[in-house]
Amino acid sequence: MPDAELYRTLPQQIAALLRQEVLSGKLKPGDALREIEVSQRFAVSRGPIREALRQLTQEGLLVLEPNKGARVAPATSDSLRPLVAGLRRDIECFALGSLFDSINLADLKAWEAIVEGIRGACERGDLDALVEQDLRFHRALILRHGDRDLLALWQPVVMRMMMRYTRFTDLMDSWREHRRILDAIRGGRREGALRALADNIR
Amino acid sequence: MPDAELYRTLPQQIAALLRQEVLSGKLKPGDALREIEVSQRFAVSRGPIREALRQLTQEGLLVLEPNKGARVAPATSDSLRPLVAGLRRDIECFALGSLFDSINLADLKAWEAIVEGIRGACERGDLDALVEQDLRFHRALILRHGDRDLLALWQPVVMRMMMRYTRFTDLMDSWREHRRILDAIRGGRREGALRALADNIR
DNA sequence: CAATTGTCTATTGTTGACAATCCGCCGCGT
DNA sequence: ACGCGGCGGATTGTCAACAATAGACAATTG
Repeated sequence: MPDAELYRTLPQQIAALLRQEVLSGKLKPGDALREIEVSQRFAVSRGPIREALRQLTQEGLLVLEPNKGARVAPATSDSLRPLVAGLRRDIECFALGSLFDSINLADLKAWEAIVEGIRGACERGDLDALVEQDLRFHRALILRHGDRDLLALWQPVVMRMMMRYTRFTDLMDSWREHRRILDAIRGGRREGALRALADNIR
Repeated sequence: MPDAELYRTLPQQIAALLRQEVLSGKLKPGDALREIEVSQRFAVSRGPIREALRQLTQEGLLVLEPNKGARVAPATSDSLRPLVAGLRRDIECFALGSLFDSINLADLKAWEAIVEGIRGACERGDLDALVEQDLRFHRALILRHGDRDLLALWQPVVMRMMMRYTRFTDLMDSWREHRRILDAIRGGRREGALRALADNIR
């Protein structure tokens, strides 16, 4: 299990599960998440649940109103989307650019596995899995850079894009785009990789 | 008291006080914030404190290690600063650009008051107050835009810049820069205002 | 003597009970 | 019929007790 460090605590594990349900559309914008219900579902008390809900609120997946609880956030408005995409491009290209020269075979192998996962999800037409693998690919990039701050800045931005994952008419396009990024990296073509990455974020 | 909506709950109030202490340097990077100590200081139990500490962690002011508690975060690394400044410029210029045509006299009056506050802080050489007023000015801009997401994206970014507020050799420069922004807005000079705002963020 | 294991203490993590708040609903008066 | 004030259930906010964990330091073993 990779990224294990990110799911050490109970609230983090719960947040991860809920996050997936929001991103997959199992929970729709406006749906209420009542602390007691969620706590019973995961068989823990309300404390860790509150923490998880607040975490997801910071990420932009939920909206929290004092004394009224949490709801799934409405999708980011269309008017903000270009801004958000631009921010994400800036962050990810910065990350890739600054770690490019230190990429090693282990990195390539890990990314290769994820891209294969993306291909599998595309072929099966499994949108949920695709969202998850897509996220994994880009998160791996950010984590590889290693700066705590970079991850923290990236997270709210990318979540706001992932809530509407409806860009592809042909799912396989997603695989092709990531394939192209990885091939450029492997070939040592810095500018090509950055361009492919930027093209993937829109 | 403006922005009252932001300080409705106990954890938010506590977070606001701690935030100021971190930004003012009263709490230095590496300092530990123990839940019991903080809770005794504010005469509440650990629950709200935990929430406040996690909020500030999301903002980037604290670092939280599982089972080890919270510490004041080290300042954002120099290598990230240009990226962070760029992100902040993008967000704030987007906000100003899209609300520019709907600015009214009440807005101008409110900003005028803040800029006067900045001048006062500069003249007194009161760096803490300057940081607070500077933040207020830019937050007012974001809040005026009104989009929940925009505020959430902006917050972690700006906090990471404010932790090192050492750009001015002459404090009065800060006042002059904000004066210039406001004057351009008042004069209806859209491009001038955007340029002045961008120049202020670096 | 070095390495390992055990124990102790400080601190965070979790829980269930209790208090405060919000919101729909009902009865009241007009 | 219509507005309005307050009652009641549902839900979140807060608290204090208890459990789990990490780190330090002493005891034990080879």
